[in-house]
Amino acid sequence: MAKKPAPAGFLQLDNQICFAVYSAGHAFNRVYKPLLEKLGLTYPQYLAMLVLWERDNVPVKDIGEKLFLDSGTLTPLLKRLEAAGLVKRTRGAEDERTVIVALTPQGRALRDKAGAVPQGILGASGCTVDQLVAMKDEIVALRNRLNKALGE
Amino acid sequence: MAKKPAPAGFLQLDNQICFAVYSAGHAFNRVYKPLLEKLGLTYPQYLAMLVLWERDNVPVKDIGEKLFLDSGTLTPLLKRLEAAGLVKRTRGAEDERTVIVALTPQGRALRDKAGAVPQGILGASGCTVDQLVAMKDEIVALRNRLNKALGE
DNA sequence: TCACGATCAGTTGAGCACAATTTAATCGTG
DNA sequence: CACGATTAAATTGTGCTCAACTGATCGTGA
Repeated sequence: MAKKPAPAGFLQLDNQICFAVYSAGHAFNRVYKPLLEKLGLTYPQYLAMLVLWERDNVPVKDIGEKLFLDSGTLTPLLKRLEAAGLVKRTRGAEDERTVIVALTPQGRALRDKAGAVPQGILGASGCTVDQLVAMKDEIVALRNRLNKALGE
Repeated sequence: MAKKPAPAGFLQLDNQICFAVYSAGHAFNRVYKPLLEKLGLTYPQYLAMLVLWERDNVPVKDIGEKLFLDSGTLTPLLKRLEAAGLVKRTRGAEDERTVIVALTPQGRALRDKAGAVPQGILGASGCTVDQLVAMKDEIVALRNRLNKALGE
């Protein structure tokens, strides 16, 4: 009604895209949980494994950049993966500040069992692959703009 | 190439809508943080306040249903809001199993200061309101399908 | 009536997330 | 070459999230 949009509506929960994203993230997590339990992984651990399945022998920092997580989150997470026998962490030879994360044979083998996971998610989403790809691209673009705004 | 889509591509991080949602949620959180610090709230606390600003004197269970959170998350969160003087928690009179959460005058007053928050998010998103509304509706629909799949 | 199952909040334990700080190694500039 | 700045990881503290469980209360049917 007024020239400037009334802030009242903006404060309504159901109008907020942030809450939509927040609650969708939790919903994904809950759908993933039973699928990942078969692999003995949590969702963030699964993400770290995805990074390693794409490229092995990665410094912690690179994993953090891919996943937007810092060492405070990754160090204990990777120690748990190491305790589970899926990865090995060793100091970098040429730069001893870094820690290189490498898959063990068991870690590499887990990839086969993980193949069924995305299929299960696809089914639960009730979407076609094309719809999901389109949404994903939009959300990634939004995320990148948010992260860019943070750096300014 | 094959008839059925190869699972290899599905296991790539950048192809996963779940990771897009997950990382966008973190990006939102990081954008919110400096805005909410002025109110002395975390993002989940802000969500609880949004619920209460819409309807006061709500049982914990109703807040949980709105936010998709359980008592294990809400009980300590609401205790912190109570310690901050923003809400009061009292056992329900007619049903003593419930705990009714009510705003204090300070909690009600905080709503005015919160008016600036959504504007800040809108700016950081780099989107028009219409674009955000469209995305929000899509994400909510996806979330609801995921939650429905969980209940089956 | 009262016994039993359902419901609501709270508690505990494990794991994730980030801010702030620490430690160690490396880099860059004088 | 030395020394301050930077970088990588780890650590600590606070808070969120869920699963599993507890305890109290409620409602209903035998």
